[in-house]
Amino acid sequence: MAKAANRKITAGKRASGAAIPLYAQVEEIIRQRLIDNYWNPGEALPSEMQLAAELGVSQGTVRKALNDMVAENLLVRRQGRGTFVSEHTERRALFLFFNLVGEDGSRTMPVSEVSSCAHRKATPEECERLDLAVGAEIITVQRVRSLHGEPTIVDRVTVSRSLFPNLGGDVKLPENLYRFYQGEYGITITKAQESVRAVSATPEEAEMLSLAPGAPLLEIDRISLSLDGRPVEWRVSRCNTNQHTYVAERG
Amino acid sequence: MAKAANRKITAGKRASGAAIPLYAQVEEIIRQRLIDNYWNPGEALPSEMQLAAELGVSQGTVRKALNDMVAENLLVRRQGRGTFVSEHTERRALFLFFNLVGEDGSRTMPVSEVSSCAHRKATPEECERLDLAVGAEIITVQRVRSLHGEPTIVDRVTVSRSLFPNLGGDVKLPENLYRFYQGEYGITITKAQESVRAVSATPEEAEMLSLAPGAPLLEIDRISLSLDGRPVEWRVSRCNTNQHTYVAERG
DNA sequence: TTGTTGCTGACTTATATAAGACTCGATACG
DNA sequence: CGTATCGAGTCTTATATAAGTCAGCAACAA
Repeated sequence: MAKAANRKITAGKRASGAAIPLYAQVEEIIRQRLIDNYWNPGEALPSEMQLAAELGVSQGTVRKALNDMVAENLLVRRQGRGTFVSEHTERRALFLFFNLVGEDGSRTMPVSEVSSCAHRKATPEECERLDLAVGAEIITVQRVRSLHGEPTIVDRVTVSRSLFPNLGGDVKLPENLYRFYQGEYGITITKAQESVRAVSATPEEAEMLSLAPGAPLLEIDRISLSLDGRPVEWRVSRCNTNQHTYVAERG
Repeated sequence: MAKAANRKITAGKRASGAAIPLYAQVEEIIRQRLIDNYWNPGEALPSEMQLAAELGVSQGTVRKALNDMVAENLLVRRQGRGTFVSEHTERRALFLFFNLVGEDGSRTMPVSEVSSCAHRKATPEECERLDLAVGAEIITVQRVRSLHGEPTIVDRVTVSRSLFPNLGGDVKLPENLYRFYQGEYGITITKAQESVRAVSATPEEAEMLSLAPGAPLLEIDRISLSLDGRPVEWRVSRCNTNQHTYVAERG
């Protein structure tokens, strides 16, 4: 049987001017399946050989596609066991998305206390940041997060109500929201864009964080993107950086 | 002639417990050549075929090694022309190592004015941060950097005098220090670790930046690492983030 | 418990084709 | 004669396939 007959991918090989490499098409198919939760987080994908047979390409091409996605933290390979869908473990969340570390570089999971949780119509700014239609309903959660028992961060989390129905309603919010999003709503956060500034604490913030009014705070403005690249969460954190620093790697 | 006879790499194949993949060894050899400035920045490496022949491995193995190093921004590939040693261009410096952007996300090269330049013995902290022997000589440069004509950043750059002899002596310091290091001293900065805090402006800083004393500033503490992973430059920048923000990508 | 067996990914080599970039000579045109 | 343009040839990297060996892991059998 001819290979092309099995092929799900309309490569047109290299002859035509298609110019989209096979491995990129394979990557796109797998990415779409991840978005559709075709496999569950933590579940093993079919073996490279099986995927290659199904898609009508060679095992080496599948390997390249999978490697690229492993580099993007979408998949995890375990020799002898298989290739798995990435999970938002505590550890992963801590290293990828929580960037306040102690002076010595140590990382601690914060302890949060929700101070308010409301749903209302989105403001124009919220619509713009979260790419929502005007008048869309949103949910905002405000928290105070403590590190080593010290209130250190004041948090405001904003999400679309249509994407996260009932969020904050009956269920208690866990510490790791991203894992919650993945487990409860099938929405996987893969990337975030952060924008950081130095600001002065408002009197309310100063009180919540036991600081003098006007004390310098680090403001982290974060838009979190889901697997398909859409903005899903807007989070503004204001942090006391006397005992902790925000870290970033460059290059 | 047997392949193994030509081989510069003592793989021991996979039979023994060596467990170091061939491509990793190739990578290490090329990395060492980069450190030794075996090739000049901007110069083309030998073709994959030539490298493969020289090292006694297949072209595919060389390709994997080179791809990995391209992913690390050490090399640049140009189809039809060759693989090149990365250069610290303005553009690259701006995107990789300068992270203050305007509210609209635009990036501008700052204009710097050196306010002081001195050499003296390193303090214990400087020794620790730059991994120097006690009593080593260092050079510090202080600058005020302006964006769009507004003084925005107060900078303190510290480097070892033994690595950068005569720096700041007769030659005028250019805007892009990293390119200068690469061009004049053969030292290539590839990575940086940044640690960010919110602080209050000192009276001197406030005056230099035309701010009220005690105004919140963003402090960026950066250790820059060279190709071989050694800390080479310590830079502390204090920034007015009223018109600009510090950006970071996560995930 | 221990050893075997069979699955998986990890690594290496080989081969082939496509496409970008450059050289250089033939050719056409003023 | 001088010049511009086209195209073949030959470098390069980019993509794709195939075949094989090795190593980690788990389940099963002895």
